[in-house]
Amino acid sequence: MTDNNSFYNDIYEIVKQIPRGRVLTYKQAATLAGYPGRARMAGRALGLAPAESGVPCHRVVNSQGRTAPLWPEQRRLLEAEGIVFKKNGCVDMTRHKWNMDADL
DNA sequence: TTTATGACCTGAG
DNA sequence: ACTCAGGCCATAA
Repeated sequence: MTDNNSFYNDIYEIVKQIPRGRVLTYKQAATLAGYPGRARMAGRALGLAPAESGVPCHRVVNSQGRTAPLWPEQRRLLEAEGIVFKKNGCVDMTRHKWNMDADL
């Protein structure tokens, strides 16, 4: 048993700490978890993350603020959380992008 | 080992 | 806005 599970564990911990009405990018999540450059793995980890884990994976989007192309339900979940979508279908990152230090 | 794929990122056309 | 190409890392065949 190796420690590669720590990666998923850390990603989940970071995402779980995202306040309601806030979003984070895959790259940021991976970086904050301590694994810069693993944005792709962050997406895989969240994709495999079951709802029972208490991980609000829907609060994680790509750099463009765009929702997952293979996960149309994410947009509905974000709207339910109070997230505002721009007219082009992207999340307003300048308004919802989460800052750990600011912790608004 | 090499290829192919992916809830990614960035840049160019 | 859209598509394509190159880069990045992990997993599956």
